[in-house]
Amino acid sequence: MRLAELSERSGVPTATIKYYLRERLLPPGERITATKAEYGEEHLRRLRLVRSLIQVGRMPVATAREVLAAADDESLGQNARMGAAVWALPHGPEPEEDDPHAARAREQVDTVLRRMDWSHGQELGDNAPAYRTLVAAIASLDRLGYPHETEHLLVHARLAGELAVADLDLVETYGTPEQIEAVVALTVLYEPVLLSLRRLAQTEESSRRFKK
Amino acid sequence: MRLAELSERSGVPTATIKYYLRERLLPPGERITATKAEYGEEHLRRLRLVRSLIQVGRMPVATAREVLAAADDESLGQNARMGAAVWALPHGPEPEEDDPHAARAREQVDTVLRRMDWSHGQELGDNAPAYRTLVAAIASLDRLGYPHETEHLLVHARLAGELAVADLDLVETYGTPEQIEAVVALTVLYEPVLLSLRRLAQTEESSRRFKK
DNA sequence: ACACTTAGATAGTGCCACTCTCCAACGGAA
DNA sequence: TTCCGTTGGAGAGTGGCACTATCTAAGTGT
Repeated sequence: MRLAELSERSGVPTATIKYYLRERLLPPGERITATKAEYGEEHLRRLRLVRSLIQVGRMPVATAREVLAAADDESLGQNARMGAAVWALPHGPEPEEDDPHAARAREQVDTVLRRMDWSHGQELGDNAPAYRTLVAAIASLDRLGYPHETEHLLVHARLAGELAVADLDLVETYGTPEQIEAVVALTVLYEPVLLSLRRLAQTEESSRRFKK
Repeated sequence: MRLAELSERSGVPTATIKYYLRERLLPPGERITATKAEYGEEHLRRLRLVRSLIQVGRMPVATAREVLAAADDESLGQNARMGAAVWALPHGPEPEEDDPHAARAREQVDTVLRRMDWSHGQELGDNAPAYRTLVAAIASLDRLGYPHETEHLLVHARLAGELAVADLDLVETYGTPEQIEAVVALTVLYEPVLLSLRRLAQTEESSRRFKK
């Protein structure tokens, strides 16, 4: 299939596809002649994934490139690829150094990881992007004066753990070659799902408590 | 306190505070003379909230203005204000009309809402931003060919419900005047917390399943 | 008296995700 | 063969957004 058809089947403008090719979010098509290139079904798949990551997952283009590069890196094993891909996923602002709020937050996060027995997070320590983002977010709550007892965080952590189990169960239904892509897609695309459900649930719960 | 002190105590550059004032994210200070304005503790509070919403919650400035305007609107009751504020919260892309994937997603979401007995979401129907974002995200998963059984969605919905209960419990520990602001702050700032915990949990679970 | 600050308005900056324009190279129709 | 529309590729341009720098008139401290 040629660029025009790829565009039509995906709904992405040709100019944008060219941009993604230039940014190496898509592998180049097979060059037939100087002015003709052939794209396959896997290009269409990849293009749809890219679009989803960027538009639904609100991921920056540069980040999507890194994530996909990690997922594609054939020099790495299955696990290393997954880890690298999730590691490259977009994350929030970094916690500030020498900030008492950040210090308190860090302590609290460490307590939660210990209580949850998430040794992996402990080992990786404050290098993991998710850990740093978590600390920054909690530091921010602390700065605003909102309490966030460790107990309350543990509720969230426990629920996050259940989510992870459900997600990994789903991933395991795929064959190994697609698992890496599936982890990336499901991790990112279930984020808006989860957040939307939470907002709907909050609206529901709130109207139950206050309206009636 | 003057603008310079507000800047120093919050860590936000004066130029940026001026920008927020212009954009009506902060109420103007009390004008003393033509070149002097006095800001109070509540300006500092509000400024910190604005910064958190924008930087930690990644909320666009225009959206933050709408959310805060709704939370401040004294012509509305407690509940209407909360609803309006949450309604204005940033949301993802809209589902496309006349798209079979979106249609399937819509059906599935309705089933979930019915099974969860979330009548409120049912009544509001497809007008609620969270509902529309949810449909768009699931449509996207469908387009990519990832299965998302209603059962799997229900797992997420149930967990979202538990989260909402925990969150509202926390909100109720505040006095009514601060509750609206608390709902906004906690809804938005717990999103990165939840997503970070989920990623950490996934890493943990994944290393448990695959590494060992 | 006069250098220094301040509040406020206006214009400019940098980044990012596209999008437009151009060009040389085909490729089917006359 | 000659024409003319189409294609892939590359570089420059666009629009939106969140600031940020400059400027001006009006105080303030010594």
